[in-house]
Parts: sequence; structure tokens; C-alpha cells
Amino acid sequence: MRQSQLFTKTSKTSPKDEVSKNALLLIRAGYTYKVMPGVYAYTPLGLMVLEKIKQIVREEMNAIGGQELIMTNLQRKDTWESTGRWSDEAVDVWFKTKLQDGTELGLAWSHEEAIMEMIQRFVESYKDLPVSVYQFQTKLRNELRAKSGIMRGREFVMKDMYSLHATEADMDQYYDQVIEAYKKIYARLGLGNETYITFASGGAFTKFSHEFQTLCDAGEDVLYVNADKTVAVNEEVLDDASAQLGVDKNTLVPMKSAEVGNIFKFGTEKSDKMHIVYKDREGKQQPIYLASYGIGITRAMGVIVEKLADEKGLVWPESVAPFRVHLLSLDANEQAEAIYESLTRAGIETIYDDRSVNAGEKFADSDLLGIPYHVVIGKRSLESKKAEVKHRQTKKTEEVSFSELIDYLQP
RNA sequence: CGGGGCAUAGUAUAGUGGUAGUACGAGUGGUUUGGGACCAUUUAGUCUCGGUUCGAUUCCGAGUGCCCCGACCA
Repeated sequence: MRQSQLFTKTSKTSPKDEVSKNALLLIRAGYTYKVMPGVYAYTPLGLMVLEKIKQIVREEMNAIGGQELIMTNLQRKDTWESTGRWSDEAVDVWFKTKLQDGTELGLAWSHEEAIMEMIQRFVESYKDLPVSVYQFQTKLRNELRAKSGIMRGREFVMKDMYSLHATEADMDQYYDQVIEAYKKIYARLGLGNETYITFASGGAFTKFSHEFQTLCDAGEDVLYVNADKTVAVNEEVLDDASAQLGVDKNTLVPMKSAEVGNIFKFGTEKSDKMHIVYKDREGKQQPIYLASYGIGITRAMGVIVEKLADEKGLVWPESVAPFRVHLLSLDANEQAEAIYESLTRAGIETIYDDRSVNAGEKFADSDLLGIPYHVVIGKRSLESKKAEVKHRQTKKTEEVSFSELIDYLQP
């Protein structure tokens, strides 16, 4: 795409109503627009990143048999009453509203109850199990205080998957499959090296839960990590977990971390409360086992920014960057146009800075936008027949001849 | 929800009880073009309501909005 056509603009100054690195940079670079505290719009660039993240998650969920669907944001009161989670005392983040006839509705902050209600219509027999469904949905949570930019908003995009099983053993083995899928996801997002699966307290409803925590100074949690980073334990379960793992908790060092995923085994708790059953081989009614698996898509984007951005701006891993190549023309438009055409024809996602602004501004904007490869075409290039290719993350620069450019930039 | 702070142009910021200034941005014309270049010119602002006052953007009160710390975070 041509940068001259992009409707967003970069900004040299930082907004005064933000402090978190992710919000400052994403707003300055034009990836997000702040509507109110905890509520951000995603512009074309921001949306491209979100879609890249979603696609990675989608592929890994599909690989373990997940079926994508989308539930609704308007939720029925009686559905949530059936598990005792309608009241504001039980759940303090509800947004609630009313239909014109007075019927109360909740705006979805989660979808466990909703999926159980829906699944009841389709799962009747043991032959219908197991089932695994997931969605990318906007969650609405009336947080008392939003903070940390897009890492903790009142409106955010989450992937939530729900698996339903006839037996606990079946649930357990699927749960382990999801853990492996999650590891692949974080690796592909560029967070693999510093993301740990940890025991977490599951709240009042679940005995077994795990969190995926990424070491991150902007995070809200604390992880206790050992020297070679092979063991990481959540602060909230430090005593129990270290005992269980046979680790001396005094050898663990506290580090700040951000929760990027959370998985739970609900077991038959929801089924029992909502009377959701299947018929076994003898025709006897049995409760359905449920587990749920979340990944905060927008939060993952925020964590990637926090971890990789440098003093000059954003730095995207190739896997989630909105474009692979940022092509800069420094007063060599004819040549740059030709290269833009050939890159585009080769299927290499390219944003082409065709604006007539100074070189310095193009470089500064390019660093701010954080596209992995910067390809500079200037007057020098016209003589040498070479482009200057700079890798945003390593800051290394190479001269690449025009004829080898496509091969060089190919994923 | 407890505590603290802030509110001036699109953005970031000065300043004043008596005509509100700067930078960036944006517009126009021109010179530029390898790290946010330069000249000329134009554009645009005191959050809302009330009080004190001859006069309030400034002082006082309320409201609204925003930020930070804590609490909360399935």
C-alpha cells in the first residue's frame, strides 16, 4: 500500500493522557486511537496486526480440532442467573442494559454460560462429544480502573475456546493438547522464550487452572523464576506450587509478568448448575465436562510492543507485522515505483512511502512504524543498482542488488 | 471503590484580575531532499454552570472529563 493513501498519520509528540509504552507508541504511530480510558479503536495498521495475531491463533486452534464460531455480546439474564454469576456481587465487571420493554440484558464479559446454553441444543449423546469451539470476540468489562494502554481495557478482543467432554480423562488429555498449541502460538508471536506456563489460583470455581505469563515490566503479575529460567511460579500460589514442584522457593527470583493466556478446567460445575447433560451408552444422563481457554488478542499485541519496541519506536516480529517491507523512496521515485510493483507482484506485503517529504522524516516515521525490513531507494541506488535493506530489529544494514531483492525479502 | 493531581488551538506547552504567547501540525507560495530542512504568509484556543468583581482564562464553589497510586482483575 502507498503510505500517501494511509489515512492515519504519525505524531512527533506523545499524548499527555498516556504513560504506558504500548499506548504511547501505538497512538503516535497511528495504530490505535484512544476513544476513552480503556477503549481503543484500531486503525488499518492496528487492525492488520490484530488480524495477523488472530490468524496464528486460528491456525493452531484449528489444528487441534477447534471449530470457529461467534457468539453474541448481548446476553440473557436467566442464562447467567443459572450459575449465580448475574449479580454484581458475584461479578463486578458487568455492563448491563435493558431492552425497551424493560428486559434486562448483560453485555458479555465472558461466554462460558452462553456456550453451555447453546451447546445443549446440539450435544445430546456421547456420540456428539467431544466438541471444541472457539471465537474471537469483543469482551466488555466495566473495570474500575483501566490502565496499561491496550493491555487492560474495558473493551478488548479475546480468543476464547471451550471444549466439552464426556469424561474427565478426555477433558484432561485435550487440555494437555491445548497447552501444546498455546506454546506454539506464543513461539510464533515472538514471545516463546519468555512465556511460561504457570499454576494459578483458579478462583472459587476451578480447582485446576494454568496461566501463560510473559515476562514483561509493564505486566501486573509477579512470577518467581529460577536462574536458568526453567521454572516459573505465580506469586499468588508460590508456596503450594514450589512445594509441588520440589523447588526451594528462596532460589526463585521475582520478575514482573503479564498474563497472556489463561486456561481452566471447569469440570462438571457448569453442567451441574445448568443441567446440561448427554446420554451415555446406557441412555443414562451424564453431566458434560467443560474446560475453557482464553488468549487476550489485544493484550498480546500490547505485550509484543512492550517487549520489542525500542527508543525509536515500534518493532514488530515478522509474524505479526502489518507489512513485511517498508519501501522508502528518497527522491528516486521512478525506480522505487518499479520496485514497489515487483514486490507487490511477488506477494511481499509492502508499504511504500511515496510521500514527498524529507528523508529524515521518512526514516523517523519508518522507525516508528516498526516494519521488519526497510528498503531504501535513493539516488545512490540508481547508480549502484542496489537497495539498502535495514533490518528494523537488529538495525543491521545490507546492500542488496535490485535483481536479488525479491529473493532476499521472501519469507 | 479509597487517596492524590490536572484541565489554555488538532497536538504539546507558556502566561495573566484588564487586547492570550510559543512550538509542532494544518493551508498557501517558494527553496529543499540520506535522519523529523528552510523562508514568507494564513489558520485555530482559556472544559461547563454558578459566585465574587467595574471586569474572571486567572480567585471561590459545584459539575464534568482526564491522569497517577492503591484496591480489584474468573
